[in-house]
Amino acid sequence: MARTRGTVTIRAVAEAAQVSPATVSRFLAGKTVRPELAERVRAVVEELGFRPNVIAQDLAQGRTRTIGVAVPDLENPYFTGILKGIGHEAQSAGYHLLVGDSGIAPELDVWRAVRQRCDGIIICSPYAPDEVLAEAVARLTPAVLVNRCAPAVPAPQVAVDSHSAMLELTGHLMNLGHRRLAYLAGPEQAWSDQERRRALDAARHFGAEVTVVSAGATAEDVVRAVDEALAARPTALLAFNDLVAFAALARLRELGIKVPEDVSVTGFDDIPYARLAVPALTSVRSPQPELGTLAWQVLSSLLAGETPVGFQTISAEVQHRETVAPSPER
Amino acid sequence: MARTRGTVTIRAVAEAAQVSPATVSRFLAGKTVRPELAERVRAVVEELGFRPNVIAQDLAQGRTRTIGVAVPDLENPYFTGILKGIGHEAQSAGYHLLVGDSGIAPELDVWRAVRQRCDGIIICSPYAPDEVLAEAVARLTPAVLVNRCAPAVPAPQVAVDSHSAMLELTGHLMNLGHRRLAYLAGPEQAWSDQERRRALDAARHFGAEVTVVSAGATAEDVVRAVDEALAARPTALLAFNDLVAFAALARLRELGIKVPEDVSVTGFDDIPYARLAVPALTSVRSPQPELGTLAWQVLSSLLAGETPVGFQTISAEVQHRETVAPSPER
DNA sequence: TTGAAAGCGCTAACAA
DNA sequence: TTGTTAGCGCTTTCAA
Repeated sequence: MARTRGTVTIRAVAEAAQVSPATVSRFLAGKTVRPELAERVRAVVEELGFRPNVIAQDLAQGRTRTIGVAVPDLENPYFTGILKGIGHEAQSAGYHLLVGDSGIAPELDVWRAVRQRCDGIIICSPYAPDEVLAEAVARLTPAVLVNRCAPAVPAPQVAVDSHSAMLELTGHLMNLGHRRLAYLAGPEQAWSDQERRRALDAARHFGAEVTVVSAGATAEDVVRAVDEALAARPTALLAFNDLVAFAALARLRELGIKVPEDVSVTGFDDIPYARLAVPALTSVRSPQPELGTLAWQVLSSLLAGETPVGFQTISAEVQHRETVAPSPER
Repeated sequence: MARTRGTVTIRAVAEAAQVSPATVSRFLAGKTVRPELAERVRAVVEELGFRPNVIAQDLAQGRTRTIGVAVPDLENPYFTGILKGIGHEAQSAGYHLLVGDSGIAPELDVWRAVRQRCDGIIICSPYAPDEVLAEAVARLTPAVLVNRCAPAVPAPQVAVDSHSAMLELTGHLMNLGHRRLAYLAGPEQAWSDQERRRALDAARHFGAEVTVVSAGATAEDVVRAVDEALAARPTALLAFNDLVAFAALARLRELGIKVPEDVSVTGFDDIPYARLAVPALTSVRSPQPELGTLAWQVLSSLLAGETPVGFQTISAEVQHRETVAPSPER
């Protein structure tokens, strides 16, 4: 059955040091071992270059010290920002990161596969319907959800408060005299999009006239969306995220519409290029690493057998830059 | 010893189906089992909701179906692009991705820790000295190196051919009449930077006057580097990568220097924003996902016991855009 | 403090 | 084709 010939096992160490495997195990675990024995073991471990087989440890201990993270797209800086935050915390705590890209295989399969090899999972799934999520998550515990708010799902959730940020953004625009706003919307299923819409609904109560246009997924979709939005003669364009905003800016330039003189534009997420662009894009800083950190903390407390708060948000800050100016109609 | 009470094991299934555990194992592995038994097992598996414990499988089979990837920074789109490529291939092949961010803990510790829990590792380490790498990698096999060319390191290596791309770029500039070039250099230890410098050396043979200035790591460093480079009155600025290029563009704008009329600028990597920027940045498409794919293929053949080619490159293409124009001195 | 022994849950050689 | 048996390499109870 020797699949791993030549491997130095704990038994080999025990024999060479003339102690029992249990003693070696204890020594390695930092438990009290008589100094002479400890020294013998230490010497043999070094001489033989022994490295414990962590898979065997995992099996024996019923835990893996690994946590899984499922993201929809590894190439999207938004999710890798979250990953960074999780990774930082997890690695400091001696945990490893098993990553699944659910853009590749069916989301549920990815979740299950990832979850099998770790102690808990953090799920970023902006689009899966609540019911699907609820049923899946039940078999995945301990699990933490990122950027969702679905009370029906039996798992703690952490999210960025995009609603407040959007309120602040629209409030600011209205103070600058903007009355006709157009929203280049993201995917309807996304909770984060719903939150932004809610904020726009609020703005309506304060006299804003809001046009909502779906921005779709591709640059061409955005072009179409911008053209459609312009029909309502808005003085400000609010984009679902920075990428949509940039595509919109490109279209406005083509049309000879000046930003911010003729129309103001805002993004969301504050990706790195936002402040490098010309004009620099007014956006909302969405602190992905902090979100990841929070997600880890919640999962961590779950692993410790505690019962963390069911839903937590972190706030996002508006970054005022050059694409917003007073309304030309003021 | 029951650390996992209530778990449905293969033995429980075997008893309920009145067969041996081996039969259940075979059934699950898709080996031939008499139809009646197979059906009984299938039914029980479903009824009990049995899920094999993959950790136990890993131990018994001496493999994990997981590969490790170590990157210097999970938030850097360059590396996550590679990660995407690896993840895509690996997941399709039924492998999982264990990710280590070596920016967090000592690089060697991260490598070791990651390698312990998987069948092989892909290492992205632009800065570690060859000797360090060589020694470390020896204990990490099977391992594959990304974007390095270090013949002394006992592991296959894959890289983007930035040398050829840089040759093409400088050749193009010279054809446009540029003679005084300035290179805003990246980290000297990085092989990719050395490759770019080699190309510039070649350009010298063809009559180029090349100033090399270290661009450092921060935006302020770049400002200083640009100012220093301008002292040589270059007509073209070649940046180590797009981020440096954007920072340089910002500085040139501040100084009232027009791009591309007064000076041409090029980037490297072709990050998404490069083509959205105004003016759109001439850059070099560095296909990270393809690089990741190649890295996986090499590791995969290593896992299969084959001996892959020691060093492979993929080519990068110059993307001609708006920041390059004929030299004003032509 | 130490060692013997019994697991952790699964796979695979072997014999039937 | 099937069951028996012996691992995979480590941890942990238990008794000494």
